[in-house]
Amino acid sequence: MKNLSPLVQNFVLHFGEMGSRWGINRTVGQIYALLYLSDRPLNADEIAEALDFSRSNVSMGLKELESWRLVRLQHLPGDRREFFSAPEDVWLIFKTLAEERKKRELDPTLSMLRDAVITEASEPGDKFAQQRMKAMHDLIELVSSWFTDVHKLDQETLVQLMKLGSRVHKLLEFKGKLMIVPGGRKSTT
Amino acid sequence: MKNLSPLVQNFVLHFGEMGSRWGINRTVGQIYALLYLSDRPLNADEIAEALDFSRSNVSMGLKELESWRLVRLQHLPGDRREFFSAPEDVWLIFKTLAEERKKRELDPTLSMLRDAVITEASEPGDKFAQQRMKAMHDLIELVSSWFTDVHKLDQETLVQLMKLGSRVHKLLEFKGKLMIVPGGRKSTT
DNA sequence: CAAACTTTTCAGTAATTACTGAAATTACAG
DNA sequence: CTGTAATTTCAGTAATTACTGAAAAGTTTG
Repeated sequence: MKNLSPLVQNFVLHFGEMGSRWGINRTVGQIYALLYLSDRPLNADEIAEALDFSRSNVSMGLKELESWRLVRLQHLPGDRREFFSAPEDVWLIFKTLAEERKKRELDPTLSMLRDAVITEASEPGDKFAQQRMKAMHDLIELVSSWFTDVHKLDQETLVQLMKLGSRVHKLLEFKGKLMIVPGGRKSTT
Repeated sequence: MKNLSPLVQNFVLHFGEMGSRWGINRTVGQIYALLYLSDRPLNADEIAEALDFSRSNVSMGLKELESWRLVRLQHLPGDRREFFSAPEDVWLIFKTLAEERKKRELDPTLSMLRDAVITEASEPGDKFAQQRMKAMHDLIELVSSWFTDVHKLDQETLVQLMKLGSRVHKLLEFKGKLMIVPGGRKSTT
């Protein structure tokens, strides 16, 4: 790691470790961290130089980050190399990350469970297993569609909701009272 | 894999793949999947037999699952072996998982960022990096405390909130109007 | 407290994943 | 088109992680 201040270096190393804690590997985590802290777009050679990785490793890492939509590719005037940067808006980053994780972790499981649940249980012992899968399916479906839903909210509202925290309970209680009208349950829309 | 119906086998294999997609390894994912679908607690030998793993591998896998608080150890009367089961309540499982991931993924990063931000920037280029870290810190802190907060809500309320989805916006808007009182911003509690 | 049973540890090995350098491909400028 | 600069691919290798069997440690029971 060349020319990186201890502050930056520490952050980069941390993200490397963190990366390998979930699916993504150390290299990719470090590249992202470097881009995130950089005040200007970097090209692949600069990244390879700064982190002391081979050029090809950087290439693969950037491809991975692009597949996560976590880096933006851009061109600088009068330079034919590709420059990369991390979006500045942390909320956008957070949303992208959540979306991608949903796509990779939740969606395939949901689809597998849907299939498993509609299949008629052939063996006698499968009855119980299917009940369990149904329970998991319903939970993931709820969480999943909530994710998609909340994603539509603008940042302002999202922050407001989060700051409200568990006091949202009061609000829901209040809403509950309002909604007790002839005809029972009623949509808020 | 012995004596597993195709239905169960498919689920187990899926969880194995899924497991290796984030930090946890294939073996651990499969053990958990098996326990989740089982209608009775299983001992280590049964798991090793069913999944065709070595006894020691099962032992390590179970330890890992225990560290995630995803399995419960229990003893059956008249049997001195240890039996394991996955909690039945899917909401509890979901909460545990969220909590553990927060502990492993968010908390260490938060603490690193806190330190990095309070450190006086020594090098000139660190000014920008620190701003970025501050932005990330604030976001993670907000999400993190929201997590902790929401965790306190009972399942009923949580489901209600999720079903509300993005319509929570309306509710917050409404609350906003209510709170416009002399003196400005006012707590809901 | 010894024998039988059960679980854990751990060194060695297998399997997987990450990384590199060289070659191939692609993109562009003259 | 041609030559040059830039990027990607990929086979080989390095590094890491997963898994096993054997031995050690821990538990229970008579």
